[in-house]
Amino acid sequence: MADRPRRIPEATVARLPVYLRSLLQLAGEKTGTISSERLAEMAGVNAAKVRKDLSYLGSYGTRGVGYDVEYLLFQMSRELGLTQDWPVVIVGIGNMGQALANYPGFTSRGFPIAALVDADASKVGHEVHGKRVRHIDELPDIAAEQHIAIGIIATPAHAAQDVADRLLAAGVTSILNFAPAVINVPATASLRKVDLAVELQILSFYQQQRDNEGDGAAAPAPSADAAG
Amino acid sequence: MADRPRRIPEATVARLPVYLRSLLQLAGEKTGTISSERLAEMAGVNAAKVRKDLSYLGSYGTRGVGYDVEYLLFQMSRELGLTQDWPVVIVGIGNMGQALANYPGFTSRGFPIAALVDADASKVGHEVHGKRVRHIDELPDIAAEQHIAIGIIATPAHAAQDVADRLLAAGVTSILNFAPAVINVPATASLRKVDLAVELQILSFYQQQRDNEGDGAAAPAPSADAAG
DNA sequence: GGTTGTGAACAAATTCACAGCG
DNA sequence: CGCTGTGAATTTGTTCACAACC
Repeated sequence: MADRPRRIPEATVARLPVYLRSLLQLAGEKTGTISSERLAEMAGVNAAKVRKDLSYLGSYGTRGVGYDVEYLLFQMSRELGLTQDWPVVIVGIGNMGQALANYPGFTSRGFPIAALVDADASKVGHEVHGKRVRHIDELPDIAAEQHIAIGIIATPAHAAQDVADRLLAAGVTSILNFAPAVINVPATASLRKVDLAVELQILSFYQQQRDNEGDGAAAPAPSADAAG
Repeated sequence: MADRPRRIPEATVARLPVYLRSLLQLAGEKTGTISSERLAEMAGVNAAKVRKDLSYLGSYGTRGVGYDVEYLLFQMSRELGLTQDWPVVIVGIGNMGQALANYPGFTSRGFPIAALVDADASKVGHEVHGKRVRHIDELPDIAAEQHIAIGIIATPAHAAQDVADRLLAAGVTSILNFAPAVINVPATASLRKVDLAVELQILSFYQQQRDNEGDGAAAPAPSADAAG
């Protein structure tokens, strides 16, 4: 009954996964419906934002009642593209790459780790989390065979752009970058970044502000998104 | 010469570390000055944004010339609070916690890993990256002795809020959360989050949009911040 | 009564465009 | 002339507040 051709704002898209996680918690319980107020509390935002965000998906709530958990879960999963699996390749099997490979949350949430690759010949052939590490030159074949849509870059900074270019050339158009480097991708691809040093430095800024309190009014606290 | 009492917008604070990294790359070279245009290219933003952002720090550029790399580097480090070290504690020594403990970028960038703690008695006493894992109950002592200002949460989701509360109680007011859970902190503390599942789901959304092309106009690509 | 859905008001962030100055 | 610094314009995101509806 809702009009389909809505354009969902980027800020809203970034919050949908947080709502989804809240709904999944609820799905186990017997709670059939949930109000925007309660969902807001679980997601750490305010109720008006929840309602506005959800309204971009369609009019899935019932006035005076709330949102049906199961139905909203379904609609949101569909909108996020989570009714299918998205196999990922992890590029760069160092500390971070190995930790990511061992992270159970990927597969269980619909992002199976289809392949691990590295440019270092000494790493190729080793097994990590039951998967054999393959050479990055095999990327085009791997991507095609495994239908990989998402690439995770966990290499040193200096290799990041080259890896991104190789991923794109292999047809991988969604990239999650853990390397502390700026990467350029065409507008036809998506790029998200997770940069630990950047996050710590942001915290450092506000921490310093607080340490220097007493010089006047208090500074506001930061919010998060980054990678969320 | 510049007025001091400026309030730096949150979006700007989040970009300063990226500029800083670009400037550090330059510092090795002989380039004495840099234009907003070139810095913008390195940081992956546009020149107007660079100039606006830098203007919040003060008028450190020279018209017709550009910005002195060393001087800007110094001012930016100072503003970000990077003229001092900020010891961090990592809470939760599972896959992710261990990978973070082994990440060399922390210490080298002024965030020495002062302590590792876990609630699991079987992990306490083990060494990771040359550091002994201690029990989380020791947090108050550890925080005080090591002057810890930043806590990194790398626990399972269900433990995250409790860990955050313990960190705050121990006087740690900056938190970086890797657990896939919403955490509440008072306005007197800072919280940043890094959520892998959220990032992947955002990529999934745009990937699906692209897969469904042909139904009309193309969708815009997402940007990143999340954690950078 | 209770809660959604949404225009309108507001705030934050981005971009434009050009004056100001080296 | 070239590049910064910044008001003004624009766009994006958030919050308010209330009509619409169950």
